[in-house]
Amino acid sequence: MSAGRGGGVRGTRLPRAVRERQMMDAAVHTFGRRGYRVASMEEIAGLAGVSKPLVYLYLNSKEELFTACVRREARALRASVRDSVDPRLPADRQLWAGLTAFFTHTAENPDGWAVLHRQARTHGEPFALEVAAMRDEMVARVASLIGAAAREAGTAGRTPELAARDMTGLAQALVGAAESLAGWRHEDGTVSARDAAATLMNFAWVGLGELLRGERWTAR
Amino acid sequence: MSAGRGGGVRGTRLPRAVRERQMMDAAVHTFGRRGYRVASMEEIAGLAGVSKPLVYLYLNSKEELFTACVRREARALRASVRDSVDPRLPADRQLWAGLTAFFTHTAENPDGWAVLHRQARTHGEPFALEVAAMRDEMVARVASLIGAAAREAGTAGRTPELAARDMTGLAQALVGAAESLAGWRHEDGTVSARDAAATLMNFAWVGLGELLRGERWTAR
Amino acid sequence: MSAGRGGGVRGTRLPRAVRERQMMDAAVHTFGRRGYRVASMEEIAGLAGVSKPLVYLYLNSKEELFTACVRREARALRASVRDSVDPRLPADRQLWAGLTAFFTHTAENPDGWAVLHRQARTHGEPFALEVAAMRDEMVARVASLIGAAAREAGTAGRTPELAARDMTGLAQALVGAAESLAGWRHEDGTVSARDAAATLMNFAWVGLGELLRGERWTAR
Amino acid sequence: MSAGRGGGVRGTRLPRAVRERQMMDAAVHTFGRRGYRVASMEEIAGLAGVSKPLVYLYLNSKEELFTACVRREARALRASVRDSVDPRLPADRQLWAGLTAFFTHTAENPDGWAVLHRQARTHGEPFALEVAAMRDEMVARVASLIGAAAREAGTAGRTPELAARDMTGLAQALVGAAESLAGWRHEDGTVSARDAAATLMNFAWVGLGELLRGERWTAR
DNA sequence: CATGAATGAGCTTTCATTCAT
DNA sequence: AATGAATGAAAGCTCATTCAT
Repeated sequence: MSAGRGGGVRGTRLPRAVRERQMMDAAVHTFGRRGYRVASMEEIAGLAGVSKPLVYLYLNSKEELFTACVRREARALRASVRDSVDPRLPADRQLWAGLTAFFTHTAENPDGWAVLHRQARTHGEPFALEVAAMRDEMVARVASLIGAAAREAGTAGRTPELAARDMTGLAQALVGAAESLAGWRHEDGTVSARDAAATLMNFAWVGLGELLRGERWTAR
Repeated sequence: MSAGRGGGVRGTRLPRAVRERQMMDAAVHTFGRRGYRVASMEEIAGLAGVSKPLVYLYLNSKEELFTACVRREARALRASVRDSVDPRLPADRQLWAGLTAFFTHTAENPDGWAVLHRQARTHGEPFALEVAAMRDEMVARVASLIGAAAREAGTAGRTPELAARDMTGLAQALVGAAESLAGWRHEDGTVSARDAAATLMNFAWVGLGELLRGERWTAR
Repeated sequence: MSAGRGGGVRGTRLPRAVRERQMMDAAVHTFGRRGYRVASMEEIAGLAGVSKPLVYLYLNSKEELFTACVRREARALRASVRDSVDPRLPADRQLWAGLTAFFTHTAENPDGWAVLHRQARTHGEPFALEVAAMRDEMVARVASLIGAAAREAGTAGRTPELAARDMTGLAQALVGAAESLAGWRHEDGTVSARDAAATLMNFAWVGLGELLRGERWTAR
Repeated sequence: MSAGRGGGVRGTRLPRAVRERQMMDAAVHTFGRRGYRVASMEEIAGLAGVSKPLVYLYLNSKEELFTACVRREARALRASVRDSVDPRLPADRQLWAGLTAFFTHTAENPDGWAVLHRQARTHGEPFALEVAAMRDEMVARVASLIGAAAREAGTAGRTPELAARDMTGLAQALVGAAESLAGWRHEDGTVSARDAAATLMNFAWVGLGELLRGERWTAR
């Protein structure tokens, strides 16, 4: 009943790590498109090319499987962004690099992004907390970039201070704007990651008021 | 060969319009907190103080009930924002008014906002389209405010023009930022609607760069 | 809220007998086409132009309503057949007249015939018995016609006797043949009541005639 | 957040083919006695000694289960009749054999016969068509036997011809008579299959014989 | 390593029936 | 004479989960 050729055929014996990856891929795909509740273990197992009990053997339960998906995708997104940012650059350059990486990664992993941004946040505490932590970390990172920019500008003493809370608010706004643009890109399809990042840098860094006066943010 | 017994005691025999409102309120509450799939009709009926069949009699099906919730909440949010904006004011003042109304309304109707922002967008085409239409309308409105601001600034000839697509991108960013701040307010609890609107006006209108130089957006 | 013109308008007050007739008509129509279980009281009440409670007030329950339908239609069919038969005629002429009336009546009252022949017999004892009684009566009537024919033929002594059971069997066959032809007519649509009756008389009576003369079919 | 517990005790872990048969048997029994709408999947599952979900796993839905029953019973009845008939025999002997087989089979499979004759025809298009096809086939077969008998009798030229429609009408009558006698046997209980077949052959064939010789019944 | 067989629990939906007016 | 308001009960179907092999 088993096939002699190996490779994707149902019943073929594969090392656990490989199987687990197949399952997670299938799960991210299915959860991302259908949603946590609508996706069934049957569907996921089928897409992974294994039987349901094997999924349970390796991943224990639907809840744990989904958690594993969320963690994996969160880790991957964080890594993409972190690896793209050189902390020795000025703050605005760091932000530019991070945003570009964010838009690139979400476009290349739409299902993973859907799991994080849409599904995990919608389906109750256990998952929402996981993803909230990641988002808070990003917000904090952006807030600290804003703080760094303030120091770079050397305006600390002369200008009304930006309280920590203000910076968090600004960072929240910036992250939300990025999420929104990621969705827009997804629908539109013709906007490159750099376009999106540029739009956001102009918006955030220069401000609409300046923009209208002809001011532009540039990478140099 | 006989069937249902019928005719219990629970109901206080109210006119249909009243009952329907109670049901919709219960549904928005439940859908907003538990999610479309997890919420059960039984739960909703119980919260509304009626039996399940009455919910079906008046609202037909879970899907229709949810659609009705989405429509009602979308209409309410739109009305709040629209009514707060005086179209004779300058663009930035209009935006300020709209944002304040948005933050106020979402804070006062957290369940309705959850239905629109989280649940409806997550649970498939029929609902997502409904809410996407409302959001697109808001984005278009913001984009046209940006266009109006450009004309007000009288910079049309001298400065690089903002293409329609650019304006849409900026508007998408601004709307996403607002959504994000609404969520932040919700968690934080100590940020007033005016604080949030001010943060966003500064962020968007003045730009981080200017902000750091001490520039501020003010209502005058 | 009530209309001033009377006649079919919901809410109009009509004498009980009239209302009851409307309800029965609607019920026969609905039961005949949709079946006892599928037909809902709501549907019947709607078709009759009244509210559900009124149906209950007059006819008590679905079961009683259906029983009333069965009785009414059985009575009508019996009456049609009985009234067409002149007991002073010879047996074959009586049968001919009865069959013609049967085919005419069932074609003119397809819903009633469906209630009797299809629905009542299919949906459990209480109704099936009712209709079985009517059918048995018809079978008995046909059997007695066969007996009469035997006496008319004056063959009682000379030929192998037709036992009562044989006559019942023959009558059962004849009645079944008539039911089958009624259905065939209904589908075909181009066969007149007289055609059907003639087909059956040829089939049955020519055969019976020989039978009565002592003819028998044998396996050799 | 966890759901079903699963994995009970009832099942004796049988191969699918066996279980499927048990379910079909239970379904035919239940549908035949209680009717399509009244029979519940729970009842059928219980009678088959399994849980409801297993019935759905194997047979998909109530409708498909019923269709499968109708098909199986139709196939079985057709096979019984077909296998009993030797096409090299004269027409009357073929009819005799077929009728005997029909009466035997329906008596041995009363539930299957009820499903075909009573339930399937009563419960809407999808099923009625299935069974109508089988019945039409039987009618056509009988009609062609009548045609063969006419040729055997060599009366083609001398006597008024029997048009195709006439033969269909006669076949309809004969099949209806057989159905009726099958029901009669079922109630009476003391009539053997051969008795019933003999009654019908006498009734039909002696009549047909005369018919083929040019005899006709007339209203005068 | 991997699967076929099996089920408890729960959900949406429908319907006959009744009460208060 | 007639109806709007309301519900208990049950049915079809799905799903996460487990046991035996």
